[in-house]
Amino acid sequence: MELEDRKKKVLSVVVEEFIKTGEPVGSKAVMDKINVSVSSATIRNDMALLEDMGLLYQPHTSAGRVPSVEGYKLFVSKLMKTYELSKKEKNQIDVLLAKVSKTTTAITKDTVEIISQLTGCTAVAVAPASGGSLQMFEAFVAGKHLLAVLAVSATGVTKTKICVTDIEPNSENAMILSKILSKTFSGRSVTQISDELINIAKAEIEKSCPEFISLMPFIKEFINELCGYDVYVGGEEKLFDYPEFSNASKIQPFLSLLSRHDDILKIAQKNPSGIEVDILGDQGLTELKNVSMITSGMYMGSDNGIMCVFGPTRLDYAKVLAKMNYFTEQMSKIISELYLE
Amino acid sequence: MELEDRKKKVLSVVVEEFIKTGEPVGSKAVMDKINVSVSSATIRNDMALLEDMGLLYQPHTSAGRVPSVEGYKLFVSKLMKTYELSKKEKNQIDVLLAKVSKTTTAITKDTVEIISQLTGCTAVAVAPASGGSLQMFEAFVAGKHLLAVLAVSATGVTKTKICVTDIEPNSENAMILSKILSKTFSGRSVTQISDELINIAKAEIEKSCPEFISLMPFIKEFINELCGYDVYVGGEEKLFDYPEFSNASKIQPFLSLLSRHDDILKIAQKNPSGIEVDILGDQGLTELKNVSMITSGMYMGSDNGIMCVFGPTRLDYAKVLAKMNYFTEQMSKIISELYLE
DNA sequence: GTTAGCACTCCAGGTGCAAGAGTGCTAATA
DNA sequence: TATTAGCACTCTTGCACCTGGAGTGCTAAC
Repeated sequence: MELEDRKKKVLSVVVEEFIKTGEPVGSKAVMDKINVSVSSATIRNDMALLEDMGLLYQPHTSAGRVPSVEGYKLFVSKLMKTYELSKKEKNQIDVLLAKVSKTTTAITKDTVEIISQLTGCTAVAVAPASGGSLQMFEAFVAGKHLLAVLAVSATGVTKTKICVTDIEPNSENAMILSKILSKTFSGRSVTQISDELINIAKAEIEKSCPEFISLMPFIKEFINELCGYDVYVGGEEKLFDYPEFSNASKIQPFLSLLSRHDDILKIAQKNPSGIEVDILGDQGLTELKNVSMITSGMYMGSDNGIMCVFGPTRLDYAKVLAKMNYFTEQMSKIISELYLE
Repeated sequence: MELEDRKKKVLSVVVEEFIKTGEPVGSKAVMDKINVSVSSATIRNDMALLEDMGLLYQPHTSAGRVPSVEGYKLFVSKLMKTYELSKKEKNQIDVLLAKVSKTTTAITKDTVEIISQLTGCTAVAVAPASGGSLQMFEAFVAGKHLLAVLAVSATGVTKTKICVTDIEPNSENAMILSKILSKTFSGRSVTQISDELINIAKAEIEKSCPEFISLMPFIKEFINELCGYDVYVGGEEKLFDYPEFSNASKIQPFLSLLSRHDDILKIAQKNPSGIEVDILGDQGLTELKNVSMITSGMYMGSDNGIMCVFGPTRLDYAKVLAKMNYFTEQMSKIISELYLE
């Protein structure tokens, strides 16, 4: 019991020191930091045991210990003390929050920048393409053979799609189409949109402006896009600051992953709600080798968004968690006040 | 005369070889590649002279020669043979072009990705925020104290702004505002929008819906945004492939510059039309050390966009120029066909 | 169970050396 | 006069080797 306790402390010290320095931690260093008066030999015994348990490992025989992925996981889930943000830190976040633009698209863009700045990590936000209910549909002539379709959601997000067609649309039949789309979809939230509704719209088009029936694939795709998610990335270059990523070849796969939004979406959506830590280490995707991920749900209009940051496994989890927590809480408040219906 | 000619050839060979290999080029290598039968000693004499002229330099005493910035400039402007794209290469570009989305915003986004993929460089596109004339203005209630203003341009680009206001807007006065904005600005291209027009709108608002007069700053800002430029960046990670940037600390300033869109805008707009090569080397911004830039104007609706790529000074200029040229030509054709009025 | 002591291992950094690449210079040549 | 062959010289690169230091594991004693 007593022993168990000391071992936990040893593990904690190793993780904390390694997070700080990035260098393997030796038994003497642990002895200096730990608030139990034992000799370095005892610590060595403990560390050997922790290594047997798979929580630590040695990069080479005569080096100190480094936390393994399992070690980090145990530390984060059981041992870590929660970090309390200071007044100053909270204030810093508040100041940054005050500067955020008020359009939803811009909010998300600004938000990833801020989060990445705050945490020193690469940040990714996944936001529903249209927050809240759809407010307005419009179709208008955008060229000789082009018809533009436009939707605006309650949170002010606009989406446009240009449809290429053989016929030459004019403002009259464009208006008819606008009315059909508005009638069918306005006031609905994206979760309420079904194939059935799309078929109703199709029937209406067939009846009132059959010349546009060839546009159905575009319209379907457009509706799908409205129901989908947008991905925003910020602070791509942040991981450079960590020596473990100083080598360009080590960071390139990660950067290229960031540009593949489909894949990012899948990764972010694995833990859609609450705040959660994923220490990927050498598990999971090779692009995320030595990378940890912290995801946090965030209120964004009716549907929820996901905020997530990517940092090195050697991340100051407590601090980043505290900041993410405070930030997403405040942000959710701001958004809900803005879009209160 | 004869001599001059050979020296030019020597310089060309050094540049071409260095572009290929990235290693300093020795006199023997030049002798093998040059189609003049002289000994390596002669080449050495020539290279020493070219070094005196500041066109080449030696990284260290017993190394081959590397082109200087001046050397590159002379090569690109006078010596370089224009590269003719093969059928296959043209075909590759055509295939990629066929996949481009048709919304203007998406066109630009897709375009930077394609250009960066084609050239192996980081690509930046600067596009007018609203192509062609403004087609439609709408104001609608987006929250208790929020009014959203929306504009759509002839090329289908939509811009939204959310205005925060003390009063509670309702759909009636929103509609009045919509009408005023439409009446004043619709059908105009952004170049025709002046302070005078804005004042006309202001007077109308004062008359018909004075409760919105406090929104004038938002509206002004919105109009300014419509008249501005958007910046898109793609292939940020491409420069990693070049060993001269393999060190993370060398590439970080460049990556951080890429995220500062205001600065990028200024840099890209220096050569707004035609196609041009800028070899920056160690001149100019430190963020662009050892970077070359190729800019090319591109037709984008009524106003012109700028396409530009950033590569290492050691860039296959002829090939990249050829590809940029062909690409922007084809792209301009596509856009002008799409948005023919 | 804990500790002091010691032999052992491994890395990082420095030194010395040889091979190789490339140069500049000089003297001979066409 | 321009070109060339030849040679001494310089500098880098890679390799082997050594040394000091950090940190360990083990053993025997407390």
